[in-house]
Amino acid sequence: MQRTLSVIEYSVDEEAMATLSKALSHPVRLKILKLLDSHVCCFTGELTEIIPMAQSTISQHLKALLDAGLIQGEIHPPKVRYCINREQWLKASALFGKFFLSEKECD
Amino acid sequence: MQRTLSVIEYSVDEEAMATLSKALSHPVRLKILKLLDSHVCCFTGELTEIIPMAQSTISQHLKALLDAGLIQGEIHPPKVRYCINREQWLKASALFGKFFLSEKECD
DNA sequence: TTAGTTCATCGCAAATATACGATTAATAAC
DNA sequence: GTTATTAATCGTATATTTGCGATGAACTAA
Repeated sequence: MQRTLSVIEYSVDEEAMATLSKALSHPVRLKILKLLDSHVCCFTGELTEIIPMAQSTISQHLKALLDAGLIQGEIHPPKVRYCINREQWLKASALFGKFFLSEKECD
Repeated sequence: MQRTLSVIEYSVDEEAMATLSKALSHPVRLKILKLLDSHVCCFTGELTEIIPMAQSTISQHLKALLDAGLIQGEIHPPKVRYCINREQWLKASALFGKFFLSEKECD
């Protein structure tokens, strides 16, 4: 969609946080993350039982979370076990935390 | 796009955080928020000078941030001064903070 | 009233996201 | 080998997002 001639410059943090936010911008992905975080389940099959969506759709959302680095998958054929990627989780937490540290009041 | 017969239930927090995340999912909106937060500028006109995008596009992004409640606008004809909505800012901060509080490790 | 300023909104085009069923790939069990 | 299981990917339809220029609305200044 980029149609401006001058390409807009964003900071590394802006790009990273936008990418993370996009991954977090769908309620089902938040639900999946919470399920993985609370350890209620880890295998894809359990997710498809809990969440009333087509298996392909769940898989697509898992891929989105994978691409954002928020989760990681371990293959235990023929199943795949997904877990929170704790390293990226902490990075994300730090990024959002830093972002919301207010600087001033608006007068 | 909702095509499942059984409508999926989400918690209030999941809905709220997804909405907030969507508002934060574009780098230019993050840049705008940071500018407003750091008080570098507050009037729309200043944003359109700093950010090389069409005025209508900036206005559209401001509306997205308004709709998410993250900013508020004061009319000073013919200008409009935008500020961070501190109340919603704190709520958002708390929501993300809570979300990223890890519960367990994945073994 | 007329012109100027500022910003929102409209209308459109293109890109991206979302959801599904069907298919494919990989592996285990036989 | 064949079959069953699990999950990823493909193809497609629809919805949403993003961007722009043009226009409109609201107000000021002359």
